[in-house]
Amino acid sequence: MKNKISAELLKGSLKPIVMKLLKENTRMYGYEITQRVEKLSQGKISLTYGALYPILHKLEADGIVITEQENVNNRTRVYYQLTPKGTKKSIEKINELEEFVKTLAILLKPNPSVGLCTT
Amino acid sequence: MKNKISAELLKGSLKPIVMKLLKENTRMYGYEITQRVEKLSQGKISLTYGALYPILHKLEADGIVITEQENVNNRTRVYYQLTPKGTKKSIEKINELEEFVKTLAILLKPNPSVGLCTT
DNA sequence: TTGGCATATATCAGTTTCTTATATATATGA
DNA sequence: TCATATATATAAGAAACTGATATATGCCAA
Repeated sequence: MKNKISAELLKGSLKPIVMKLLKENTRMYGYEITQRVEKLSQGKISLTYGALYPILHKLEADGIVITEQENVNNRTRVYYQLTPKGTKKSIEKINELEEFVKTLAILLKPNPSVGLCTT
Repeated sequence: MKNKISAELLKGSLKPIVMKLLKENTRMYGYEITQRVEKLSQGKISLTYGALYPILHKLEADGIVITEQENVNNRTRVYYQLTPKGTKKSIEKINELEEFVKTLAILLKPNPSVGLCTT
C-alpha cells in the first residue's frame, strides 16, 4: 500500500507542492520539506534532493522566497519563506493545481460524457 | 473560465489519459483523441499532435495497441485499439493516475495534518 | 572505535516528455 | 480562391526530473 507515484506523473507538480507547503508553514528548510511531503503523501511521493534544491534556488532567484541561514547543532540550516510576491504566485499555482486535479478527475470518470454540464 | 492547464503540470499525464480513452472506446484515431480530450476537459487540456503521435507510435512499438488503416473521404485514418496486454497495462496506468489525483488532493487540503488516518 | 543511520545542503550527467514549428494533403463553405 | 476543418507525421529545443556523487556533523550500537 505504499506504491510510489512514478516520476513522469510527478514532473511539474513538485514546484507547486513546495509552494503550497511554504504558504501553509511560513518558514521551512529543505530537509524538512522532503520529510513533510513523504509523510503527507503516505510515502507515495518522494521529493528527492536533486529535484528539491534546484526548485528552491529557482524560487529564490525569482524573488518568490527569501532565505535565512541558521546554525543548528553545528549544521547549517537554510530556512525558506515566501515573499509577498511569492505568496501571490503561490495562490495562483495552487489554484492551477486544483484545476488540474479536478480536470483529471473528470477524465478518470468511468464513462466520461462529452459536453456534460457540471455546473 | 477556459484557462489552459500549463504544460509542465500535464507532463506525464497525457499517456495515461490516452490509454484511458482507448480503454473506454475500443477504437479511436489520433485526430479524434485530441478532439475528445479538448471537449472532456472543457478546453483546459490541449493534446497537441507533436505530443500525441509520438505517444501513439510508442504504444504501438510496445505492443500496447494495434493499428488499422482506413480510407475515409480520400484521407487516411489510422485507428488504434488496445491489445489484451495493452488493456492490462491501461488498467495499471489508470490506477496509478487515480492514486496520483488522490494524493494531490490530500496535499492540497487547506491544512494537511501529518500522519492523518484516512481509512 | 568503528560503522551505520539520521540530519543537512549541494551539483551534475543523462533521460524523458513535452512545445513549437514545419510538412503534406483533401474536402467544404464563403 | 482562400480559410478552415480534417488527418497524419517529424524534429529541434526546452524543461524537469532521476540517480549518483560529494561533503560534513551527531548519535547510537556492536
